[in-house]
This record gives sequence, structure tokens and C-alpha cells, in this order.
Amino acid sequence: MTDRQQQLNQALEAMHFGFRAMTYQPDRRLAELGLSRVHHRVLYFIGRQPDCSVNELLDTMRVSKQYLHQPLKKIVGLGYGEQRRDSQDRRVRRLRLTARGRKLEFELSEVQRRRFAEIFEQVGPQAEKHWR
Amino acid sequence: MTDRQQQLNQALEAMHFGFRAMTYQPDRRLAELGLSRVHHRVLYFIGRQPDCSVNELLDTMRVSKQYLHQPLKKIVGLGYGEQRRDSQDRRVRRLRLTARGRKLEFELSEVQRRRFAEIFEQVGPQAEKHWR
DNA sequence: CTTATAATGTCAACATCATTGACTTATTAA
DNA sequence: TTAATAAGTCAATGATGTTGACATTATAAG
Repeated sequence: MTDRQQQLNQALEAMHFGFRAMTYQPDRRLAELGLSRVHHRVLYFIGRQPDCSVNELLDTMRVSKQYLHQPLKKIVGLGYGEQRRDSQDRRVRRLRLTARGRKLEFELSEVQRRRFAEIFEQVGPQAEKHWR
Repeated sequence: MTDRQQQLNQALEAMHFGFRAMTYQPDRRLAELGLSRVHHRVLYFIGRQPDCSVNELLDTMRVSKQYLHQPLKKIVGLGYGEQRRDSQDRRVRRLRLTARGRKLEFELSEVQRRRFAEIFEQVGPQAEKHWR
């Protein structure tokens, strides 16, 4: 079996194990804070789309508003995010992360970026080898 | 932002979207057959560990035997897998895929291998670029 | 001004996925 | 003979996420 085929099989294996390598550390950190994966997802998507409305966030995350509601409330309640009324249309709430929220989001995502970087650095040279 | 950082961010994004790109086609195919993701997982792990016992499969998959039970029964019932008593210890059932089961497992996994290969071929040259 | 529509918040019921507990049967080991 | 192991199965529970229904507030349309 070629190195490349082995890489693909390793990726398949990681997938069938639910990418535990990616989520283990962040999940533990979140649990320490009384949060869970959905809170990370909310932090992540608000971070990517600052000043988005609640509806825009729902579209992006593809979850129901009823499901988003509690986690979002908690995130705002704990000071990781904040809501402001839109100045044009006061029905709309604009969402953003606080400095505290950005810090936590970065901390969680950085672990995952490092894991991916490790994988990519393994894959890189072998992919290169196979083109020659 | 460097290409490498963009790659890492794309990987993060894929993760927060639940790797839909990887699972969409297999999920559709499984649904056609009246199966779901857990059946694919069972096929995958039996395929990797032919003649494993039920307990070994449970250890590998890290699920409860009660949860494994129905999907495994269905897979055997539909002729994708078969169970034989171990000749040494007749309490133990050895599991393996049938030709039919191997064919289905390959069909499902091959789609996912192709997706990973696309990603790795994107990542490869950029990883290489950054080492220089 | 009044009525319809849109954005958000919230309660309750439900569906799905996966676990634990309890028990049974068949087989092996002590 | 008795204890322990491998596997099968029913029922209850928990975790995660959905849909339905309705309230509140604000904007838009007549």
C-alpha cells in the first residue's frame, strides 16, 4: 500500500472515530466552564460574522432558533457575547463577541488548528512525493 | 493571511459544519438501502477487523452492546455480514463481511477517500511551500 | 390609524441517538 | 456443581436537536 493510500485510510479512521483528536481538549475546557460544544459553535460563528443578526446566525449554523436560544442566552449572560439593537431596525439584535469571548474562542480553536496543522504537515510531504 | 492559515481556517469551518462534505453522499446512499451511518460504521470496523468477536467490535467502536445489537442484526439479516461460532470457544461469534458487504463498504468509503484526496491535494503544495 | 408582517424570545411536546440496568441463554472454567 | 464469560434482548433514561404554538416588540402597508 502506498503512503498516500495509508494517509487516506488514516483520515477515514479519524472520521469513523468522530474526530475525537480534534474535540477532546476543547470539550474538556468547555466542561470546566460549564459549557459544551454548541457554545463553542456559537462563539465560532459569531466570531466569523460579527454584528450578525440572530436570524443570520441561525441560517449559518443551520439549527432551530429554539435550540440556539439557551446557549446564546448563556453566552451573553456570562459576558462572552453581547447583543445590541440595530439602529436602523430596532427589531433586529446584532451579535458580537466581547474581548473575553474572542479570547475564549481563540483558545478553543487554536488547539484544533494545531491538530490540523500536525495532520497537514504529515500529509504535505507525502502528497508532494506522489506528484513526482 | 497566509495560504496556510487559510487552509487551517477552512478545516475548522468544515469541522464546525460537521464534515457534511464527507458524509452527504454516503448518507444518501445508505438511506436508499434503508440503512444509516451506524451501519456504515459497523461495516467499516468489521471490514478492518475480519473475524473479530462481538466484544472486540464493541471495544473498537466504543458503543454499548445494546446499541450495536440492532444494526448488526440488520447487517447480517440483509446479507452484508455473517456470524460464525468460534471453533475453539463456541460462546464467541466471529464477524466478517460477505462479498456483498465488502462491496457496499468499499462503495461508501471510496466516496469519502476521494473527498479527502481532494483536500490533501489542495493542502499538499501549500504545506510544502511553507517549509521552504 | 389599524392591520399585517417580521425578528426575537419562550414553553412544551416530540424524535433520534446512544447509554445504563436488568435479565436470559449458551458455553466454558474452576 | 457452581461461577464466570459471550452474546442477545427488553425497558428506562439521558442527551441533543426538532417542530408547534404563542407572546412581544417593531416595522410596513393599507
